[in-house]
Amino acid sequence: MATGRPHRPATRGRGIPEATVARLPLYLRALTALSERSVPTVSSEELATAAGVNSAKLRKDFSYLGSYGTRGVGYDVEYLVYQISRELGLTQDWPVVIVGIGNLGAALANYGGFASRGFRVAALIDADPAMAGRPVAGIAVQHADELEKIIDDNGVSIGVIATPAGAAQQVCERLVAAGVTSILNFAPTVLSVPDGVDVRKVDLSIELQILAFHEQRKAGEAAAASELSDVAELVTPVAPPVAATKRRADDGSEGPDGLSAVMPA
Amino acid sequence: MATGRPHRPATRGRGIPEATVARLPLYLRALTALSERSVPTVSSEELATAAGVNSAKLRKDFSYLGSYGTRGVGYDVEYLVYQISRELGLTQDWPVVIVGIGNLGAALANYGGFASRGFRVAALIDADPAMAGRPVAGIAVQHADELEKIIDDNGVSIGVIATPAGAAQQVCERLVAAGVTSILNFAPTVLSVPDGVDVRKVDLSIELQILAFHEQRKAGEAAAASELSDVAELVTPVAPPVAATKRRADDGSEGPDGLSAVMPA
DNA sequence: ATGCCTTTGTGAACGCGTGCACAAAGATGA
DNA sequence: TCATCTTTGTGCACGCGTTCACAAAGGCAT
Repeated sequence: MATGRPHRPATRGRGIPEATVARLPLYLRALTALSERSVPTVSSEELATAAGVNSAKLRKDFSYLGSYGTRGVGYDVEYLVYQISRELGLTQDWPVVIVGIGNLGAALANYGGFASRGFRVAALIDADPAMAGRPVAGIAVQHADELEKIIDDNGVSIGVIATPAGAAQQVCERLVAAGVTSILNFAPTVLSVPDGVDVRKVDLSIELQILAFHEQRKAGEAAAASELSDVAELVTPVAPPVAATKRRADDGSEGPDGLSAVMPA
Repeated sequence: MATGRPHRPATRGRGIPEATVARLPLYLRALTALSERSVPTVSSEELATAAGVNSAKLRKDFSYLGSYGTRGVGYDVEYLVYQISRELGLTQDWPVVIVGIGNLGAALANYGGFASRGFRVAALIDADPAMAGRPVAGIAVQHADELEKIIDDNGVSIGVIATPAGAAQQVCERLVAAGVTSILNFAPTVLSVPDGVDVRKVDLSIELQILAFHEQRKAGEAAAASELSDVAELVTPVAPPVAATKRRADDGSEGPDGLSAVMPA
């Protein structure tokens, strides 16, 4: 989700809904696996199972791309792989720069999934002069001073930010000023960018916190159910499980106004 | 988004919508920053800006938690930090195991964001015997044989999968069998889990592909606009930019049925 | 050629999420 | 104490996304 844009309708350009676009890579991956096993055709039901979605949703998604199926038979795997690839823009080469070659940046540089679908790591950039020249994943790290030149020389339009949070906004601005119009942000910060620039963020901490919420809820529900022996509670939980919110683990880390338990990130 | 569940209504438990839960960590981060600067109160407008969301949305989100604001003044920062922390379950300790200590797993182990909000890395687990005993981020890697024992001993309910795609489902099943009920999956695979287990996935490749789609669209629109000199096209794009879909880069890699351009991952 | 059977493609309904706009609430100063 | 001003909390409407259910379409066997 891009930040700092005044909210355009989700379905833009032709008319492919954003939610559908987000699922196309999923279908593509499943189709690629089928293609490797030389499976010629696949039904919406089979493919949907492989991709982990509803078959009706899959068919509707594909209907936005056009009518690529054959009724009574299914979809031609190879043809669909090509159509989705083309729709996603994967039939062309996308040079990408990774900024911030710490643990995460190095992991990203080594990640095979980058190179496999038209994405090419054009450069690794770090602000630490000691990193300059050091090879990571077979590519020599370049100093941040070179950022603008690298982007210009390679025609880079996609940048990956893997710096500490404090440096992210500044790096972002330099990337944008140099011509980058899509940013994948791993730093735990809200980036503000001008209109026309897309930002997607990957935030490990947020994902964990969402899991913790559900985990707490599950623990609370289970405790409430076992304590009250009220089975109906499980089906339609009405009252909040007050006394059961802090079950599990030993806890004890929650003060009266409990602020000590929360540490600034 | 969990996979393999028959789709429960998005707002569960008490009544906090899933979309709101996903934003709470964002608010919490912004509030923590304010707290460090000793800011006593904050208005919905200010906080919304800091978190990168609409102020009305923020107020509605908070209204699900209760009425924690003061009209005419705003929200008490410290109090709100505590309330959100409690709601997310961050006032308790969450032991976490990371399975698969490759580049990514090591990066996650070193990531400060894990430890900072009640998440404690209880163990690092890898299937490679050569890794066993090696310290990563100050913690000795343990062999996968110990997985069940580790989870049981530490009361782990959250697992992070950072293995190659091929091993992910098997690891997932062992985690679930051992008692893990929340999984953060970094492997590019669809995990199937029994009901009651939450799965969230982080997929670098998918994020990049979504960016590529928008990037291609932008390039196509820009090319169409400059070719046709039709400015209105930019404001409300009506007709698909047919001749401009494959602009940018040199292309030429697209055959008649263009299958060669797509490489299996 | 014809009827059957499978699977696609989509119209329609429903529910969630978002944003507007305003009334209620409380602080603050005279 | 009372008026004013700021900011919250929310009713309402709208649009996107999901799902159901079915008609249209095409292969295949007889």
